[in-house]
Amino acid sequence: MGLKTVKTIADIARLTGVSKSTVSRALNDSPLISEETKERIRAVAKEHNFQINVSASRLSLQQSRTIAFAVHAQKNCGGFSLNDLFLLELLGAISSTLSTLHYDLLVANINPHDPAWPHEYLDTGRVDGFILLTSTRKKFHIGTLVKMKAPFIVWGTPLPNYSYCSVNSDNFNGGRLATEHLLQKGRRRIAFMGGPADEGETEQRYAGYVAALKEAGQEVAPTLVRYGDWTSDSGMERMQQLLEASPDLDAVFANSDLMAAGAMNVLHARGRRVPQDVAVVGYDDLSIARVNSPPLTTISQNLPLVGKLLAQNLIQYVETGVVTNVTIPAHLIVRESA
Amino acid sequence: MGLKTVKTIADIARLTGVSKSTVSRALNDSPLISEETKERIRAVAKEHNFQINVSASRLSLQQSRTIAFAVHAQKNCGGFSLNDLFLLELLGAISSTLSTLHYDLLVANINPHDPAWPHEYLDTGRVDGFILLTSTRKKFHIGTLVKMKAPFIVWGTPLPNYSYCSVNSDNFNGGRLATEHLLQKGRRRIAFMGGPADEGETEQRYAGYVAALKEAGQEVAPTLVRYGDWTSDSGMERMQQLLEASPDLDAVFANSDLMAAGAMNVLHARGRRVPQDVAVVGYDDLSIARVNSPPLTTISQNLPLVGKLLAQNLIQYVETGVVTNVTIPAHLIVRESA
DNA sequence: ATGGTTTGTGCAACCGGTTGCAATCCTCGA
DNA sequence: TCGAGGATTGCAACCGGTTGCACAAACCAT
Repeated sequence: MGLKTVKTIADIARLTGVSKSTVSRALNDSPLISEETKERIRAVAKEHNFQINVSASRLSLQQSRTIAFAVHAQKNCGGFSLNDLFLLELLGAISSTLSTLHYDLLVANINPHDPAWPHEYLDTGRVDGFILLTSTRKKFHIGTLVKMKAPFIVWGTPLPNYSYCSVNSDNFNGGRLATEHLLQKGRRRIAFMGGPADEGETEQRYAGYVAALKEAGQEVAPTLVRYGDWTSDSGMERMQQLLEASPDLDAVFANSDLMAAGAMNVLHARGRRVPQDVAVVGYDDLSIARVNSPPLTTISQNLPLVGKLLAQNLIQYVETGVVTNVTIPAHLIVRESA
Repeated sequence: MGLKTVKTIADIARLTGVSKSTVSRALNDSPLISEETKERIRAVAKEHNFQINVSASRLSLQQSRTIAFAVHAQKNCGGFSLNDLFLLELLGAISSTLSTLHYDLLVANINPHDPAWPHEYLDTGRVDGFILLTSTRKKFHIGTLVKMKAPFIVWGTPLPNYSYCSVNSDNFNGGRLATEHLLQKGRRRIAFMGGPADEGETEQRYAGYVAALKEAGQEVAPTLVRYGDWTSDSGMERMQQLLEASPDLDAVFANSDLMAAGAMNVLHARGRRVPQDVAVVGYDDLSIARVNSPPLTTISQNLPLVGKLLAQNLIQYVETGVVTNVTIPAHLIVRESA
């Protein structure tokens, strides 16, 4: 006990009276080695609680068994991207899935304006692939990654004309579910508070919103539609604009929980009760949704599943080259805000 | 352009007409090499945008230049620890500080009940040290880490009788600032909603609460004190208990923003207005604090600074063995809830 | 001209696993 | 009794940097 003198497979080999190769094979459960020799070697290894040196192993194997989660710092002192909570919840699922698959998770702090960032991770052998959700300059990054044949997977609607792995949620249905729920609650002046207008997610949710309205025989009113950038600040601004443009609105479908929270803040400040006067539906089902006042009705994207798929499918691609594009269902979570 | 054929320092050596050693030294800016040779080698390296193989380098150097951020999955499907948001905000700062120092950040998903987890990261040469904020079984982990002489730093009040690096916030002052603010607002029935009663943070904040009340000539009422576990759920439960025990309370000092959010929820549900009827002060200044309704008055711990110090001081310890214990100031952020 | 420094570079071993190929031992059938 | 073929294991090269030490060239003073 104490300082270990047994550190390498050569030590184990000496103790067991076999060669390095045999130890290496035994620990990797190679069929070449007899069961009884394996047992003996494993026993000695356990006894000295031997841990393999991953640097050496990675060098030999020419792979890192490490995945990078790409994030980019924001202007405001070392923070994360605007996704914040969203990102964290995903990170948890990704992390545990990867560890199940014996991969490590690296947090890669990238500079979104430097197209060469993947080199620093890939060419150095640090990681075997990337997971990204970066909404900032998404197309740009995807383009460069495809060009340099880097293995990666992205959260979000896949871009046309590119082939790469992705995990996407059923945004059209999400938009429809939210809108249908509001209609069913008797709302007739339902505002759409979208994410950035040019992002696929926003477009699809808007399409779902429109479809639900049409089905209910309603018109789409331009004064009830505004686009923001997912943040609570933009939620506040858009809510003010919506109230000015349409003082009679009785519901809001916000494209993110953060925007919904901002919107509710403004509504409270203006003396509108939620949900009595204005019903609010969010999107994402972040952990804060339950904590809002009132608790937020929202569209759940099953983040644990998303994280798991991101990890699994990326690794599948790294190891076999299979490109997957999956779409996961959206669910309505009814709480008190609508 | 395209497939790189220049991958190793041996390739660079060949192209430059020197030996591997010279290339290695040149790229590491060794004083042994003449300035002009360095220039030539660097030029060739840039031209072929050569990237060093970190596995090989780490194997040779016997160090990983990687730090593990220890987190543990929760019962609920792949989630993170209860700190959630808190953790994320810290992570951003840690990540960018580490990358400045040329260290990588690994997310280590640990099993809080397995005392051997550090071996898997340390003895394998995966990482050079750990950062932990784990409140779950903190003493246990710290004990085992100290015992195995693992390099680590922890967020929180250092345990007595152990020597290790830590970054702590001025909880006493935080507790006092919060309480003084409420007193100054004319509140006289101020409840204390603490974290777990046996944690240093909670004790110190409580001491600050008591000190402020004493200075104001007030008594400490046991019916106004309850302890939870930092989560919003516990915030809701404790709030209910407090309202039952002391229906006349006019303020709550919650030890976390999450608890404060839960408390506000209950207050709204019971028809108490915040801040008119009951003022609420939180703790942490998470990004959600601004988004709450009403925006939460809280104690800020300057998380970016905390993250930076955690990273810097751990590396300093790893490289030089210097043990630091720093305390950072607490600030009151006044918003609308109190 | 000669011996002692610097200064700059190369050789080769080493970090700790992995793996193609050769070598050894057994078993079994003819 | 002898060789073919299968089961095990060892040898040695290799992955790609790093570094102690030897060595050669240039510089200096005597």
